[in-house]
Amino acid sequence: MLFTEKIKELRIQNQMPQRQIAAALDIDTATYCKIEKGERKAKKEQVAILSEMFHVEMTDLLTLWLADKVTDMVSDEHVVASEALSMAAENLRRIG
Amino acid sequence: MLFTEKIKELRIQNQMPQRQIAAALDIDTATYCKIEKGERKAKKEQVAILSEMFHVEMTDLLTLWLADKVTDMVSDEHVVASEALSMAAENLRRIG
DNA sequence: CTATCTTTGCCAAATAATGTCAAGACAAAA
DNA sequence: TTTTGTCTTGACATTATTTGGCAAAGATAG
Repeated sequence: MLFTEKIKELRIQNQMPQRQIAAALDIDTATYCKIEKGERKAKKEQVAILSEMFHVEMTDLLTLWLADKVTDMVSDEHVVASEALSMAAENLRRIG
Repeated sequence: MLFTEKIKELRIQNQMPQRQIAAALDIDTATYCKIEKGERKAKKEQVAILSEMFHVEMTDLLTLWLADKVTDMVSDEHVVASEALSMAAENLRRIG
């Protein structure tokens, strides 16, 4: 599940219009619309606010959010993408 | 092995001063120095030039380069980092 | 049709990335 | 010790990318 799909799902479940979410994030409705469609990336603080609004664990949303960012980054380089991900995981183990 | 380590190793093996590499990349020596120390990220075109200079496969360097970028991105979020990497790998399989 | 919600395109503001310059650190050679 | 060449660092400039607002246009329900 993608971050963008998840926040839309949560918003619908809670029966909230984009306008309400946008207000909480202190941004324009149009901007939030773009976040939900993946045309803009949310900031970390915005993810925090979203997890509060929807009563879900911050780490859950944060994981999806980060995964989306990484996917976006590597999908420009499909040839080496998956190997690079493996290496990055390895790097994490070594460094922290 | 990190990208930064690799290009330094290759440069030393070929007995080239940073000045020579910087000239080929059309940047200041100081900038190349930072790239080698990881304080600046190389652009993709620069990676291409480096692989030519050192006579190594472009994809080899590109993989290291991308892995470094990903590592850098996720290491800010160590709590969710490795799970996000798994998800990103999964996303790649699904999307492409 | 009207009202509300959502989406899109274009431009402005803010932020981050990239590069330069000048000066300093360091080592080897003269 | 002075010189020479290489590498490194920090402050600043430039450029590129990201983020946001505004206005107008779809879409959908009442």
